[in-house]
Amino acid sequence: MTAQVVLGPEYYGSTDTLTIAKDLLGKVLRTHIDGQHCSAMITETEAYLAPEDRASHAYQYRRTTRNESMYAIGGTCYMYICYGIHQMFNIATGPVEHPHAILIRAVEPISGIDTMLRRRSLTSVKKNLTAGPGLLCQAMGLDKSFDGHDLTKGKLVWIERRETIRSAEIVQTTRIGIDSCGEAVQYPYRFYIKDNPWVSKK
DNA sequence: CCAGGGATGGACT
DNA sequence: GTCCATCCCTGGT
Repeated sequence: MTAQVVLGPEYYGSTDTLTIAKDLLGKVLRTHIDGQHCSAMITETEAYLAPEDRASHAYQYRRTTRNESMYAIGGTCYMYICYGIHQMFNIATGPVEHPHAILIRAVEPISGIDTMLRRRSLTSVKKNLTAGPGLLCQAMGLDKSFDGHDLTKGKLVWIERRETIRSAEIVQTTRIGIDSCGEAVQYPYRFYIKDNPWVSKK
């Protein structure tokens, strides 16, 4: 009997979202979409801690049909579109009505690389295959249709345990692309694996 | 109905 | 490193 590999409700159910965001580094994101299997190691994450966090779509419990998944139970996928073209993959954490979420910003390809290259219209493996929140969604086949998807079932899209990255190998710093969000700009809610090339920006 | 925002990406130097 | 094209979709009207 092996330990449960797919991260389940107990994992995402914690309200300590910063700890989850940090712990997700080194985990494996898997997608089985359109008959294609892809996997990649998570290398970069950001936490969004509403209601207090001005950078979050759920700041002060702002609630719309778009961000409804942020209020869903931990382990629910929150997808939205940025700049009209880029898909963003987030994971809700904590109990229902607790609008915390984690944005997956970059991954390192492991398997299904031919499929990723085709989806990205690339011919060789380089950083712009999956090192960026919009890029990894395109490579892994993720789009808005997965908004609300349950990541704890091991179906279509899920995350698996793997190695734990030691704290000494993790960089904690400020988030990207939230310049007009007041003092939230300086909150150290971004995590990435030190010296890993598959990071969106140093 | 439509104005405007948006948690980027890539092209170029 | 800097610059800026992109355009769907939300949400307020």
